[in-house]
Amino acid sequence: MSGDGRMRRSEESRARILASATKIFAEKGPDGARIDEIAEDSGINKRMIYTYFGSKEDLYIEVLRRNYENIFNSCKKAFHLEDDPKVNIVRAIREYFYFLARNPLFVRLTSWEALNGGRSTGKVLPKFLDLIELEFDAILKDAINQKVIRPDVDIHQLVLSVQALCLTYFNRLEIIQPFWKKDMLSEEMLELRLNHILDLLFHGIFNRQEDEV
Amino acid sequence: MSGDGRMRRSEESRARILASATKIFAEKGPDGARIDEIAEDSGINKRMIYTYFGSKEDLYIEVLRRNYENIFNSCKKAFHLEDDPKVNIVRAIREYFYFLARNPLFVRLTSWEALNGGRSTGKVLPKFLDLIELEFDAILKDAINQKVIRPDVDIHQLVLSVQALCLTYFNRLEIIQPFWKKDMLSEEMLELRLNHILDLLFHGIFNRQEDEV
Amino acid sequence: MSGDGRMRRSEESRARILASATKIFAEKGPDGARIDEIAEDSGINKRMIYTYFGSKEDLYIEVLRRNYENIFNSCKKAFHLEDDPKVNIVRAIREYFYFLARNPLFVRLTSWEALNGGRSTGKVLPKFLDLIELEFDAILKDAINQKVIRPDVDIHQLVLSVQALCLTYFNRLEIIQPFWKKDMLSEEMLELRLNHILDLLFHGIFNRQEDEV
Amino acid sequence: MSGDGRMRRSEESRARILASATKIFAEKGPDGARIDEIAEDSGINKRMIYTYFGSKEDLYIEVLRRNYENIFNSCKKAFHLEDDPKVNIVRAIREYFYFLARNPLFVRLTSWEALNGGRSTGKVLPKFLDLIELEFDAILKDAINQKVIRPDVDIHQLVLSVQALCLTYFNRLEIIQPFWKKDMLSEEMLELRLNHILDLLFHGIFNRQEDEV
DNA sequence: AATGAATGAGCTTTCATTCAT
DNA sequence: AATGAATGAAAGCTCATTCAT
Repeated sequence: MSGDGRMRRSEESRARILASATKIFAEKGPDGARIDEIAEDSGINKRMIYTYFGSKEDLYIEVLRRNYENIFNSCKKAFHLEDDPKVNIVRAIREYFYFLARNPLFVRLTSWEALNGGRSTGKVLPKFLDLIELEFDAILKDAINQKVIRPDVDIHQLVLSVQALCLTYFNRLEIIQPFWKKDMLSEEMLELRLNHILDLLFHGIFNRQEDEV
Repeated sequence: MSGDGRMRRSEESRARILASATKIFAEKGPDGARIDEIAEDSGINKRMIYTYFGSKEDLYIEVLRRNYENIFNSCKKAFHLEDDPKVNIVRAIREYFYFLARNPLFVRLTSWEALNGGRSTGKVLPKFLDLIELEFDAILKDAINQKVIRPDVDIHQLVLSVQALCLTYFNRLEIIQPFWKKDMLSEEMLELRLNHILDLLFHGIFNRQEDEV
Repeated sequence: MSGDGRMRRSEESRARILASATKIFAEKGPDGARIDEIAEDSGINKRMIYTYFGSKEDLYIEVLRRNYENIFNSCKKAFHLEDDPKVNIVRAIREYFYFLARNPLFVRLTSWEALNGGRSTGKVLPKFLDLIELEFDAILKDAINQKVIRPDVDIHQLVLSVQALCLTYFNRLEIIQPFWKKDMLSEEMLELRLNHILDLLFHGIFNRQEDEV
Repeated sequence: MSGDGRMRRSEESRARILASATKIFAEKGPDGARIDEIAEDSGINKRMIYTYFGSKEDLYIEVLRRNYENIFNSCKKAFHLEDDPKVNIVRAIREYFYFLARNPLFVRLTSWEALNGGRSTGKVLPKFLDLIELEFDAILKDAINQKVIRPDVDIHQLVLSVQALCLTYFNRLEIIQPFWKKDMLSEEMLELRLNHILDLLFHGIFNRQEDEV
């Protein structure tokens, strides 16, 4: 037990650096972030960042890796096929939507990456990239096979649409919030958005009558 | 006419700077962009950028302003109410979608802004901000009034959803493209995406039978 | 003429930087030299060093290149074959010896390079490297052909020996000086050393009698 | 005997550090050498270097001291006056030449010192500095007294010349080697160089006939 | 005696900005 | 109006050195 003292401390330092780095990279992006700020925020000497992670770029990549791993682990538990495709879809989307709600840093990190053309993401984590997409894929395919979803729906497009409907809510949040009355992250509003998404997805917006004409 | 020579030349320089700045700010973002690169790309002396625009920040804001103005002018012509709300909606979305397709730089600029919390956008252009939202608003409200759209649909959410379904296609393009087979910007694929969006929006994804159960 | 003002100033800055860099690199070596010191010594902003020369390494290489060029130009004039090989040899060695005496910075630069295995020299100037050696080569070969020098003398070895006898005097100067009584760089002492070298080279140290036994 | 365990281990650590330090200081010079590299190379914790040697500078000085001591001990055995001054000189030079051949690290260390103006050498080891010079001195003086060497030869110059002829071969080795055909450190080539030196030293390069004219 | 973790000073390099012509 | 030269502040990164166990 005694020998662990140092190692645990080292691990703690790494963790503190990563936590601060995640926060600041998410906030300012890979270019806007400053190593000095990460050092100060984590309370750990700047030099150690280089000892542990090599360079700013490498630190950024490690931050990305960890975050993707987190989703991966979260999703593994969440997505599993059951009998009823409808239930599956609802649960998967709910899971995804609330994961984003709980992980705003992750949302921002992927957005910076999207703007940088997946520059860093691509380097280390091509496998994770479409993880969620793949899960959705499976679930939706199952739904089509069981004829719950119309067969003429393109799955690729649909997965992208689900992502869009969920992600954009959090992406544009800072911009839209001033124009909306209520706190967009409140339990009530989140549930409202999720229901809107599910409703739109399942039934569309047309009036049945109109639709039937 | 001779006096205009200078002015015209000066105007041309401003225009060249703005063109390069738009390109590079869109590409690298406000932090990643370098004044030197803009100067070199525009072929105009770095010093003139400061003469004309004052500072990097101010140049960036001017770039944003011009771009929003462009949309504004584009949209003024495009969005107009007609008798049939359905036709209205389809045309508005099509207009919006293809505007994004034609203006990838604008798409990226707004994305950087979104990540920066609209910090620069907000300063100078609060009026433009929700222009499109307002137009959609009007069109959709009209559709609700004419009972084409179900009355229980929340308009705010719906406008956001339409934006999401259109924007995300272009936002994630660089990341998704490698996984899709065809060129996502080809006429064919664009039309496919647009149809998917309209289909999803109007009818949802459920099978009618299933739906009716 | 008016347009030259700026260029001339720029050229002057480059020259001032190079002069300081030569001095400081010669003094401290490529590792010990500090860019700050070069900037301060030349009175030119540190930033300009990077504008003009790119990096510390590149500046160092440029310093080497210029110095080799200088010898090259000096030597072109000095070394030329005449009828009498003996006169040729004496003049060439005298020229070389006094060139070293006049260019202590060059002597040091080549010494740093020797210790670094010709690291930087090799990169850019393989052609200059053996310039002097080649000149000596020609002169000595001529002397052998004309039977002034014993035919069993190895030219490669001989050239190296001439270099050694001249160079070492300046290389070890700082170390030996305290132990010698007179200023080793005085005209008198230089001439003494040169005569010793020539004497040694031509006649060796043995007494004739002894030699003849 | 048990108490020695620690001390012996401690001595071994010191020795390992010194060995690595000698190697790396010789290779990179006092400025280029890195404490981290010495620690890694010796396999001993960086902290111990400070415990044992105080500072980088002090370690460097200690490295120098040990190396000079080594020569001192080597030379004590090698240089001893015999009856025949000629034999003495040849043996002394041979001894010195092969000592340099066997101790390339020492050659380099003294070269760094030469370039640094003997700054560290001078501090701690003024006594050793001219050890070899003194030995040569004695031997050569003896030769002059016994009229083996011409009386007009300046001993100081001569000692320097012997050093020059031997040292430069090893100093310039890395630079010249590419231009020579054979391995300059092979037994054959070493012997060739040594013979050249002795031959030059004793007889000079002139043809006897020519010489006598 | 030995070691992993930590640090502050200082180095090379970059950037937005201004000067002088 | 236009431009090459110059600059100070700050960024990323490295090094010799010390702390704490």
